[in-house]
Amino acid sequence: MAKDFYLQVYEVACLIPEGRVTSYGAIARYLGVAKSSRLVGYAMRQSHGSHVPAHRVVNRNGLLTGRHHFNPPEQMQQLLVSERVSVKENQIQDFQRLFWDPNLEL
DNA sequence: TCAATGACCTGCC
DNA sequence: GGGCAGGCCATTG
Repeated sequence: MAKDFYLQVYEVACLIPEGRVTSYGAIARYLGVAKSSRLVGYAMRQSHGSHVPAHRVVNRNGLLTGRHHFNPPEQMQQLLVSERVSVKENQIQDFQRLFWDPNLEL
């Protein structure tokens, strides 16, 4: 069981500052499994049940690919907007500026 | 136990 | 510079 992996993902996701976003690849790289970026997304799906700010985690293009997994799907965008994060068409504006790299900040 | 899937990323054409 | 295909690892059926 790689539950530790999930916990690590939750930990990093929980460390994401408000008004900031990151990508699956960044988290995966921080955990040392850059090739398993998909697993991060997979873990995020499970993190839905926990109090993890999954809405701050998006793909490398700054696109809210997993918004459909929220309930309702608009919740993700709403949450980001509530944190002063500009979101247009499921796409984060100034993603590069709001990008939060755990390898860089931590 | 084996096989298929998945909120992705990197590399090559 | 843009588009396509492959790969990686854990979870679920």
